Amino acid sequence: MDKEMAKAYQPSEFEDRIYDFWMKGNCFHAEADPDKKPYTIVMPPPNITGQLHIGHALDETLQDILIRWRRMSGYCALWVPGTDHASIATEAKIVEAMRREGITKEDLGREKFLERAWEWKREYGGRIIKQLRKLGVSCDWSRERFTMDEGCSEAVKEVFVKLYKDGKIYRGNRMVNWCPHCNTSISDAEVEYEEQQGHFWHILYPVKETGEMLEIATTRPETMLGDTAVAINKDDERYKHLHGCHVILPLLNKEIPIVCDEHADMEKGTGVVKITPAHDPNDYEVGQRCSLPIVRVFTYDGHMTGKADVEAYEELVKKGNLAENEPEVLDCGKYAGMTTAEARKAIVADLTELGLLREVKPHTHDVGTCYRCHTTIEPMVSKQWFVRMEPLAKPAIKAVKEGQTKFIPARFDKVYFNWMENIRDWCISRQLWWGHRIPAYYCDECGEVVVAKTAPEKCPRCGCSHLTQDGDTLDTWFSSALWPFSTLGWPEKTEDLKYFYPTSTLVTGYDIIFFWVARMIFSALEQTGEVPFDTVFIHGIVRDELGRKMSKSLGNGVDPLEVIEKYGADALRFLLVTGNSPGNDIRYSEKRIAACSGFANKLWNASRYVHLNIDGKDVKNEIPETLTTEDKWILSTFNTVAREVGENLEKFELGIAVQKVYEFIWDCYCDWYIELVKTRLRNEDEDARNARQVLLYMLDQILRLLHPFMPYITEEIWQTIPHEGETIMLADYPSFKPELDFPEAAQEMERIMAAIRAVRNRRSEMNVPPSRKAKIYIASRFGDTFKNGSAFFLKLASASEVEVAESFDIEGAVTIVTPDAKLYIPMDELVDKQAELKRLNAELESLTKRLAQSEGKLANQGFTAKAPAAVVDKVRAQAEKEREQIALIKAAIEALN
RNA sequence: GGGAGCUUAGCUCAGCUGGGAGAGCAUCUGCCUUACAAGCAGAGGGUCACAGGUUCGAGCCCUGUAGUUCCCACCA
Repeated sequence: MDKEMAKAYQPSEFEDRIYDFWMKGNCFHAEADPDKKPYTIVMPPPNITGQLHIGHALDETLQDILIRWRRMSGYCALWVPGTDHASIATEAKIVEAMRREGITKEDLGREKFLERAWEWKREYGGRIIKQLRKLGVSCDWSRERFTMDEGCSEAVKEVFVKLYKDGKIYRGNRMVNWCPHCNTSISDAEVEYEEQQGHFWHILYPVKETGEMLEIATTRPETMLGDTAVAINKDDERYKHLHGCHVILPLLNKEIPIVCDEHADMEKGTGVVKITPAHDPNDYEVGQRCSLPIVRVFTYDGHMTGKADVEAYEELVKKGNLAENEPEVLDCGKYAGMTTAEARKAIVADLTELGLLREVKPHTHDVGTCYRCHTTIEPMVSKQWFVRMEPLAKPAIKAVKEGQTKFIPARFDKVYFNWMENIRDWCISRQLWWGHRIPAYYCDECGEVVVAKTAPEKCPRCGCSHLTQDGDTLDTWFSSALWPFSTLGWPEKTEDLKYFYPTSTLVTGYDIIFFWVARMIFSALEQTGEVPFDTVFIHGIVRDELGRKMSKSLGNGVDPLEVIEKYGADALRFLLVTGNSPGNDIRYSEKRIAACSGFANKLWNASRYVHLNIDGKDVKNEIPETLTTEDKWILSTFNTVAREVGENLEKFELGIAVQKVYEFIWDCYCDWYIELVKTRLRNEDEDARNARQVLLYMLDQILRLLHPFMPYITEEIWQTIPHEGETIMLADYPSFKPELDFPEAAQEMERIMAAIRAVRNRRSEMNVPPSRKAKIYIASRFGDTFKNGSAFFLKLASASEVEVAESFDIEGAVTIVTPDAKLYIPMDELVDKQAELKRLNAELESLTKRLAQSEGKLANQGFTAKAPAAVVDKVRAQAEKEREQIALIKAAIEALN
């Protein structure tokens, strides 16, 4: 044989070697092949900042199983890998590293900063890729992409310019989520809400016209400096007399109007709301409706505005560069320069002193935080670029409604629809340097805006040559949204694009449906006119042993690399698919991974046993012409399993598929078939040769069936047995073969197996050790079956001798009744007559109960008339068997009496 | 305030279109049977959360209740 197998299963001994072997053989590479059907997956690109975590392991494992299965099933299977530049995360990492050196971004300047970032990317960007390989992923590394590589950048520019020309991208002052820590705007999807303990401050605003005090509740008193109105509901009887009146804003002594707006809810609080259009999304809307001025009182880095900010604003006014909705800026005077938190304290103290703070109540509420740094988000009016979502969302909703893209499990389409149907314009500009720079250029002279893929030489309006590119970059997800087609060459009409696109399956977690899946769908429809993939296969997250989310702060994360080191990648992969169904979370546990590795060990040892029997014997890996009952049984059973596994994989039921493979290998092949043929294998005759061939052939088939799930061990073993082809990963995947379907033989074998189990069961109950052999008499109408199978009773049922006949008249024996036979074991000294009677009566009782059930069904006209014929027949046969068994047991009881 | 999931053996979970409840781990019993003691052969253990309904038949479908987890939502 090719190689010796080591004595024990040691995955670390061969996993890396096998991966190298595949890489050298170029086994992962896919080229468009017109003779095959394409099957394409694009890998969700991990962040270059990332370290491999268990979530990646799950995601990649599922993809690899699908890809390997399709590849073996004759598809041209392409899996495109790559990484994401992750603008905020990466920039934050680099800034942090610089901080430790005492440098800021500004010290370095944009160009130098980007040099540093690329250097960082070169150094660390490949780390996650190396880690991915440990899992055995079979992606086409020759096509590895990066969201900021040339092609992707080209696609980004192309899309931006197109959308802009179509009016689907615009720039303007809008309310955005501002992270004062990251110093950038973020999109709605990037805001995470966290429950926080806060307060309601009830503040009194004096009414100018009447002198009365209006009580107003707020959770953010520091915003009051930016109030430009207070709102009441026009139907509120309490305040009808105040329509058209004003309040004097405390601390600033500024007169602001009382306006009527539906936002003021009569049922809530006092029914009066302060309006801060610059710093609250609702108030911004009110401000728009009531044409209120927008007054900004926070700086973009989380402080109160002061003189300098006002001057900057006045500069804009002087230049005439005021855009629509440009907020005014207030000099906050004594509060200027304070952080917002300091300002809150100071303002509350001042209000208290003035007697204008009526009361303070504790209040818990959800506060928006930045998904990266969890800093509280400040809503701010700011000039940003936006994607107009309405025209993009509509076709994206329609496509999924029509089933052009399906979610697995289907319930996730509700999540998708809910988001898409309520979507607001997408803020895509980020005040960051690491990322795709926005391809917009502004004329320094006349302010003209030019959006183009390359920098214009001169201003198309005034002809001057002083143009400056927009300093902002795009949301990372803008480029990832194009991933399924940008990686295949788009906007070029490449052969790859034609052949592999639209892709087949997208595998991802439910946590990024909004961030990524939805955006890929509308981007693809808009840019390519097609959905990007036909199925979205959603999985859950991996939790710890106690069901908690794995997190750095809890320190409960499981490092997949450590698991691989200890148990092997195959065991980890196996754990991640076993006992799991689509869309559900998985719990990691040490015990479970040990069980998975135990399975690998079992297979390893079974293979060693096969070697023991074939090595040096020139055994062919093919099915012999003459087959025994047990050969036919194992072949036929495998045939059925192969068909079912294929069906399950087709339906993305990976957990069910792997369960069936496991059961077949362990229970059918190892525990039964190998044991059944052991006796034959001792010989050197024709029959023994045949057994060896089936043993080998089945091992080959088992390895193939298991390969997508456990690629390393299957390849390692496969290489040691006679085989055709270079690698198992390119061998044919087992499927149903009509010529290997032997239902009768399989049934015969099942009869024998049932009888053997029954004997073992009885002996075990009676505590008879296997070493103590005894003669077995078998009475059955399937006499031939049992005669042929009598050797199995010698080997597996501790029989010293087997006699088969239609019936026996034996006294004082242990009696065993199975659906197809009555067995006697004369072990006089062991037979406790009373115990035996007790057992038989118990059995009789349970059988009688079952028979009553069966007969009840058959007596029910509704059942016989309405149930499918096959079901009725089955019950009828059951009843028949039960009657037979009852008769046999009754006879046995009689014999004992 | 909406929406979704979950509730099945002591534990962790499967259970595909309705047709006699399963696995792994744990527990107990017996085995060193020449591939594997990381094993083999057996056993015990379940009112499928609860209450109704549809059906000849419900763990599975419908309605409601309870507990639990998650997602979405601008509520001062």
